[in-house]
Amino acid sequence: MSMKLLILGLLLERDMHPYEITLVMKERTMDQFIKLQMGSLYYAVDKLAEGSHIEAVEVIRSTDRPDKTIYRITDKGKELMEQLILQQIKKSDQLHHPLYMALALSRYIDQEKVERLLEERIRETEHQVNFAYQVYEEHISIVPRSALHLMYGRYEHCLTELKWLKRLHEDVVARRMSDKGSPIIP
Amino acid sequence: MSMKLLILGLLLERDMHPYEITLVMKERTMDQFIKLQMGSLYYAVDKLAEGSHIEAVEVIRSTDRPDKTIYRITDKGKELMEQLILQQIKKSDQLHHPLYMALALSRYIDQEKVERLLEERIRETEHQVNFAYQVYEEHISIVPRSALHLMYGRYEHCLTELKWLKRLHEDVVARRMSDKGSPIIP
DNA sequence: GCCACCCTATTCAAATTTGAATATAATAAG
DNA sequence: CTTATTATATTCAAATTTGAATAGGGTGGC
Repeated sequence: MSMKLLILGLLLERDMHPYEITLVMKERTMDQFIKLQMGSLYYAVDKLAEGSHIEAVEVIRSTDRPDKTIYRITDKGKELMEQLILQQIKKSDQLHHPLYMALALSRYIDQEKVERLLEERIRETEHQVNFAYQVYEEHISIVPRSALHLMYGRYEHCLTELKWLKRLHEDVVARRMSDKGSPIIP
Repeated sequence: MSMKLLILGLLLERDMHPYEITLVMKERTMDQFIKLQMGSLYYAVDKLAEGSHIEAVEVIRSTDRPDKTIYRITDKGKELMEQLILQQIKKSDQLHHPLYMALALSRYIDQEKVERLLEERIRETEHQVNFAYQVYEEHISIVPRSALHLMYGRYEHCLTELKWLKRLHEDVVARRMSDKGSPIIP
């Protein structure tokens, strides 16, 4: 659903062909907020076209490349966009963090391995925190606040995650994951 | 994948039938960390059984109810579990927050509506923060630290989300979402 | 005493996502 | 000059998720 929303949002600015959408997404670091899978993108575009929420404006043919089909958002599409936005805000979809599950069970397996991987994750997350902050800073005077909130929010979420990972790592190193009784000290 | 991991983890403790797994999940508030969809659960159980990662121990037949098939984890299943845990820790899967997308586009639609919905979300998130903290506190002396980290982590993530939502709400109320140039003050 | 709703337990079709395959051009590196 | 990588553009089968259907039993309220 959020792929559809994204497509509608970008077509609002100007007409584009699917591949162009991916370029704009990367340019704006939107691929951090939504998983960019080409398959899903083309699928979503087809579905939107089927429902007349977008329509083909032009097909650029070329002998050596696949044809480019340029799409435009319709009025029906604009309505759908409003619906989707409101729907997404409404459903208080828990953050289903895939790591949570793995970590809960990690005490059953080789702690050395868990330790190494966690260290890797911590390093990666540190990079993400820095990158997210940089992206935020660079965009302060460029994008509207709505977009800026995403960037700052992403930074904060990453930071929260980093702190969490570090606490986990400490306990794995101390071989304490199976202990009971003591509270977490942040 | 995390559904498979969950099933293997619970079967490690004792043999169970699929429906029983859902009960244990709810009991332990695991349904907060992973989306509990009956369809996916039964699908994952079937796949695990196909790959001999789990096996049926017993089928309890009954005239008035569907049969219950009780499963047990195999040695192959234990190996898979280790693999899955390590794999999940490894892939630094960005948190793809569905709200991010919606919020980025919300400035195009009726701000009154966005305001109301955000207020609802804030209320809900406040409840979640409280609930998460309560769950954490109640489990301090009951569960191993690995599980406790999840609970405390969940609390912190919810709190981060709450602060973010409140800042968004402020800006929506002030009709500032389309403004540019000023930094986010946390 | 009956109506509405929740619990037990599973299945299924339809929607969606994943991951890889396809083909060619341009650019860079050695 | 040749080879490797990156960019252009889309498609597809297979895996997975979703959301609803099924179906009988128990329970609490009016």
